[in-house]
Amino acid sequence: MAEKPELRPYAREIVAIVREAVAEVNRLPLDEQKRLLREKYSWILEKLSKPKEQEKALPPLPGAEEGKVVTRFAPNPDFVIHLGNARPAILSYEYKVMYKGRMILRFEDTDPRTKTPLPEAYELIKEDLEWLGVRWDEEYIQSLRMPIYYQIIRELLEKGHAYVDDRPGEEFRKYRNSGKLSEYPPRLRTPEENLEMWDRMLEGRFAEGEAVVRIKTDPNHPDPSVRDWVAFRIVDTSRHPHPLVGDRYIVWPTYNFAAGVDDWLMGVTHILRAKEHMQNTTKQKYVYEYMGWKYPYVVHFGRLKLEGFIMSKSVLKQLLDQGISTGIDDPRFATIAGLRRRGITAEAIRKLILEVGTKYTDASISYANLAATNRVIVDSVARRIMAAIPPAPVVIEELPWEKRVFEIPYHPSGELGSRKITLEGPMTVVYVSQSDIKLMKRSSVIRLMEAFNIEVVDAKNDKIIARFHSLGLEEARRYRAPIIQWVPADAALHIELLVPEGLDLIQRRGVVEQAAAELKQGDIVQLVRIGFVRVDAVEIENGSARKVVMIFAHE
RNA sequence: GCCGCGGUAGUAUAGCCCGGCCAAGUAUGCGGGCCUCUCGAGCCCGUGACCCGGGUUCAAAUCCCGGCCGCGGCACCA
Repeated sequence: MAEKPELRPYAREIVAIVREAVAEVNRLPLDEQKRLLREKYSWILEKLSKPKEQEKALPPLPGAEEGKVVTRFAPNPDFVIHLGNARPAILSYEYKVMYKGRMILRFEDTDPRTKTPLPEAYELIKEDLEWLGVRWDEEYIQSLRMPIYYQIIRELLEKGHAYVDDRPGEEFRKYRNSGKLSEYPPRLRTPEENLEMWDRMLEGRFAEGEAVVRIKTDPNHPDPSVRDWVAFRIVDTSRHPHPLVGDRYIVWPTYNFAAGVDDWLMGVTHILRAKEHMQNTTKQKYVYEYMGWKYPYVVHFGRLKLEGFIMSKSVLKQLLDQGISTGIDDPRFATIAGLRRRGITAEAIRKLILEVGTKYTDASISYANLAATNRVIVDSVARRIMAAIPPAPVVIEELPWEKRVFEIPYHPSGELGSRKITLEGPMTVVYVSQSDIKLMKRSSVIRLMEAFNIEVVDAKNDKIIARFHSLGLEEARRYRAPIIQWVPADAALHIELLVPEGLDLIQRRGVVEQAAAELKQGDIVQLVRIGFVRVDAVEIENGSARKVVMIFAHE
């Protein structure tokens, strides 16, 4: 009916007919229905059976034209970026690619006092972005653009759209909240007076807190915070030096001013940002109006929360300062560096961000969800390695060989090569997981994965005694033998597995097969029957590996 | 409190603008089966949602009103 509006007047009659038809069809037996469908309307079946897979695509950007889209990611370099920041970063990048446009990276470091930039954060953020696969075309740092902001505000002061306010904040608020803002004395100053005061601000005649520059807005705007908002304030940089420009400037633009001005000057067409910036759009639009600029399209989205993780920068900093964490890349953190360190891939993060998209409501993702996405990516490329954590020795007797070499593939697909494990006879010792001991007590026959079957002889004491049973997998199946991973005792490496759990970092010790010595930091492997882990460090002693430190990612 | 914005399965998301192809799709989770020398992966089957109440309409997840719940903002932070 959407397609044939001319039928609408007959809707009532048609509905009656349709009801009757449906009832009639429903009275037929299911088989009869199917038969009729096949005979007369096979095209419907075809349509139904067609697989409808479609790559999850981002919704189109309003007003976007190919080749003309400019997005930006504008982090504050007071800390590294976390999963929440990855959202605007990745979306800005994806849209830039989608529309073959440009992306700008802009460091917003205009508050040396309360959000003092971290000197190393500029580089660390770029490294994180690069790791995420985000590529930008231009790069700016706001603290290096101060003359530009000064120039624009001068113009606004000249035109009477801004004024210097040298009164205490309480007094301003008194006027603002009583609906008398239009009578606020500083607001009534002439442009000449304002320019003179502005120069005095620049000269350092006002101390911190003694003067600000306000943008004139609707003095009775329903949102009080919008009314004559602050564009510049004074920061005593002799006490709070800026890591990049030291004490060169004492008059600093606020976020709303600097970001608003830059978006225009840099040609940004589309701003993708979280909803806490909603009111900022309203504020910034005044500057745009006064300057005759066109405000970019804005897409606001909700917060992205990773359940069980701390996303707040200030809390993360606190944990860092208290020495509770191991660094900015602590695997318990949802910082990009932290997620990377515990074995989450950039591809998984990207997929997650695209899945969440640009929806306005908050999204709360569980780690299980992120892990599931990661698992699929990592599964086909992660080597399988055996470890016993914590280890329990098993003595195996009656081995029918003096020496036997087992070649074990690194991946069930056989595509990741293999390693060799040598076992001597007639007696040897292997480590198995302590948790598998109870398995051995229950089942008489056990298969050592990819090797041979053993039969438990004595399991009364801590030390399990077993003997060779058979070689083939078929026998193992016949005896319904559990298949477990194992590590030869004479070629075992120490392993320390760090398992992040909430705010705890649980340390588990065990042994891992010799093959782990060849791993490099950053490798993601699967410890068989334990889960996917990332190699954090391979500790070398006298030229050979002694211990491997791994961080648990997920099952 | 005041401004603004939202509510689709356990979670996330599609559909909402432009009412009917929606007895609501997809992913993940969960349950079951197959396969596999891992408790992983893969394949198959199943499970499960339109916040509530009114209204408009032949027809409402979609439009309107009210309620409830949630979120954001209310800085000389970004």
